[in-house]
Amino acid sequence: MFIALIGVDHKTLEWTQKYLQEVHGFILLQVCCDSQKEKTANDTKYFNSTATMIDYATERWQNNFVTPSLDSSSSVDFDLFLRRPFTLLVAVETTLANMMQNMQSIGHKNGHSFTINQFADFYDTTYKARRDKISQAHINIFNPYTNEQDYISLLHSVNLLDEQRLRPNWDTYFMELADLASQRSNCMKRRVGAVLTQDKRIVSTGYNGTPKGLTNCTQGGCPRCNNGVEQGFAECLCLHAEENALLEAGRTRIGDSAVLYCNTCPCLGCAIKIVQTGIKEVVYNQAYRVDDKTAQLFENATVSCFFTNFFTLIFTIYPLLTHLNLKRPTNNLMKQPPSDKSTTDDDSTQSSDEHDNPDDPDNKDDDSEATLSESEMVGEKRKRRSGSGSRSGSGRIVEEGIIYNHDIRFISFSFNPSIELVGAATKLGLTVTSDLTSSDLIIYESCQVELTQLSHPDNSVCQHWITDSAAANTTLPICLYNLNTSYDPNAFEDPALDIQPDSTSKYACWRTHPLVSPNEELVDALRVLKQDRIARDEKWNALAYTRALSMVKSFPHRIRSKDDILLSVPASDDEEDAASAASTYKHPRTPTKPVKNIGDKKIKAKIEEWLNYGRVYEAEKIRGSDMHSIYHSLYSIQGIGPKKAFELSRSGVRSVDELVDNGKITQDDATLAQHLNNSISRDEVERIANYVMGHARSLLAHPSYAICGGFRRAKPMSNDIDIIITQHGASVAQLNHFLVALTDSLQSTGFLTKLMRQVSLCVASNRRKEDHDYQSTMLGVVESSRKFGTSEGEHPQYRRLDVIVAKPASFHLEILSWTGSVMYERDLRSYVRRHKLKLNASSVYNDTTDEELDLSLVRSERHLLRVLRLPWIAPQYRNCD
DNA sequence: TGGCCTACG
DNA sequence: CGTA
DNA sequence: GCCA
Repeated sequence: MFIALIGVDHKTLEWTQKYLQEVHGFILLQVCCDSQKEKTANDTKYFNSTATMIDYATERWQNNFVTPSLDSSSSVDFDLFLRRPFTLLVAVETTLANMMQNMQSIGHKNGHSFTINQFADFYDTTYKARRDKISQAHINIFNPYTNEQDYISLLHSVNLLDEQRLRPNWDTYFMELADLASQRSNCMKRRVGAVLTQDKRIVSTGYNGTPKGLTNCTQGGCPRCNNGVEQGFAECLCLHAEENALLEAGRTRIGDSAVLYCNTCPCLGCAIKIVQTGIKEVVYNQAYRVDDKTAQLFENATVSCFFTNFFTLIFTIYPLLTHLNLKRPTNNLMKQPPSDKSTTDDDSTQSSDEHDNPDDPDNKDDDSEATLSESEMVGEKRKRRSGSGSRSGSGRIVEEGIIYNHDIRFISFSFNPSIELVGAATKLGLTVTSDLTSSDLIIYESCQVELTQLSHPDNSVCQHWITDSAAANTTLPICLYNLNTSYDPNAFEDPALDIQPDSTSKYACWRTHPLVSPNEELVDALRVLKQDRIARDEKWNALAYTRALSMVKSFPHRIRSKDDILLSVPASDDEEDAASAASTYKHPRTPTKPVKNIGDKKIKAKIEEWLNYGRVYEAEKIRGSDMHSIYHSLYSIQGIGPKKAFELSRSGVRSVDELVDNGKITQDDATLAQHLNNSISRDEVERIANYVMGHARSLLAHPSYAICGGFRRAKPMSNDIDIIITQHGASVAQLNHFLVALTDSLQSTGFLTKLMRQVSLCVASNRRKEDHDYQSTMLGVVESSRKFGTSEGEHPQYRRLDVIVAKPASFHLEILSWTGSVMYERDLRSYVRRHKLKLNASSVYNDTTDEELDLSLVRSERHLLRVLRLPWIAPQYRNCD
């Protein structure tokens, strides 16, 4: 792949280029004259002209290259670049404010500053020069952030290495042809196109309009369409695109595996004809009013019907959903006037309590008296109760129950953020409101959206609902918030009250760990060493590497010298400060505390080696060894852990196939392992979860749920689907019954194909004899198919599905536990243990008395962490492993 | 020199 | 010991 | 392997 970057903002360009080089190993190619070459001495290749650069990359097309030099190329060279089949043109942009600031900072270095007018001139000229090129970009990335880490996470989720962009798959190919056909439409109402295929060959195409020989609809040929009113369907003279494609093909040319591609969902009339002509599959990419009826008809007639436009729609709708500097509507909505004195009194005690953040966690190491006593918990509880329903300060509009009774949906977007929200929302027929209780969609500044389903008629929860509503022009109330990230609308607590993360803590649960570290290669090397230690059965050695790895991962900047990592960065809450540290940390800084979990001997030496030579010799050696790769392929099989994988690979087993041949495992096991190794797109995770919740809703009145695991940590691809379900007010017996029924229901449709574990809700507790632990998990394998958006093609894919049914009081704790990552969870428990509490996925105990703490008044994960005196780290910053 | 997360099957 |  |  050969990526060319174009854009005006040098910082965004630089971050993108660095990301490709450092995270994905792209080689930098540049065009420049000889005099400029000296300045860098790394792997960069220089060329005298764009043409020679393109030739160079063409000869080495299997490698990955990136160049920022294309926006100064001639149009001939530019076209040459685009003509190659392995090239991708990526345009990156940022906000005007960012751009100005970045220019100012350069200006300052050179001793002059810009006026607004000078900036405008600069922008106009540079943008004008690039405009034509930008318009041809395959991907436009908009960077709203001032912070490199956030931008890198965004880049990561765009998945620039996706081969699909270089060469469309069949669906995309035919769909684009259908779109092209729609351009020939002559109907006043809507441009629709269709392509009929058989065995990947086009049989016919069609677009909508009046029949041959009649005046075109666009010339007034159809009175109904020209009337402007959505009525008189029966008087319409226009043929639909689908009809035209069918008529053009004729009954005899339609085989028994024909696929019809339509750029709009077929209407009921067309659907009838589609069924009658024997078409087996319909693929469409724009929702239409009659989707439900059409879907029903197709289902009855066993015609498969797929909606493919998920990502495109999200990409178009996304700009209006995110990242505005909108203030949280505290003033008019959240802050109700104190209605009575008791409320005010309560608030004052409350806030003084909650402002009381704990000391630096490391200082507490010396202070064994510091515990989270149960009396504190009870105190918390009492206050909540006394202030019930009308606390002021923060979060009183959304009290327990209002949203809790409905489906909670967590969607993490990290795509192109917005330029203008309100205007675009209006264009799509969406209403922007500040009334939470009447809204269906809550938008957070940090690119996260939640559907609360307060008024959606069929009570289904999925992103398609937003997009379909937009396409059907129905009104969709939106509520805007400026919170940081949260999955839970209940969590409208004041972020200012949160305990702040501390990047110097030895506990992973106190630090932030982005999806992709600026030091990803070092992290990877440490991962290899960790895996090697596990394989060698050196458990504690492996743990040390895991800890060191997460420490490096939480390090906010690119490590360039040993001073960077061996002297910790002074903790700073100030974003600006943290960002500017990136440029200043080269200079000697005041030594603060040494970085934890990186000892004086071994791991420090590895890191220094990496700094000096750009690699860790031992890691390279392990990576290159046969044992290593064989071990990994064996390890990937269910039931084969580190021990067995090590033993087998040592006893001379070379591959998984060999195990099958020896009869040690069945072919089915091997296939399953292969399937489970494939990662799952966010789209598919959501569709599967939505399907499961469809079943859940037929068994429970108002289930609440959250998708956790890697998905919640904003990973672009997941390994499995983790769904936590509860129902407000449900008894343990009801929930127990529910899980059994849900399992049956999923099995009866053939979706759930294998059950690996089902735990009853009432497990005899080993801590208290006569009472029970309340938790229930169903671990299984489901068969995902194209309708769920599998990316592996036509064949069904097995996916791991974990359904966890939580008792309402443990809901947030279960979510916290099932979100991970492993290191985060480990240190979470480690930390509370040191404070005389014991924590598992469903409950918190007093470690000495074994008494369970009552969490029934905990309103959110955020709240829970505050109760535990821990900082709330946004899920996308919990990627510690 | 002892501890390193916790639970289930 | 394997898995979440 | 690292920490207390």
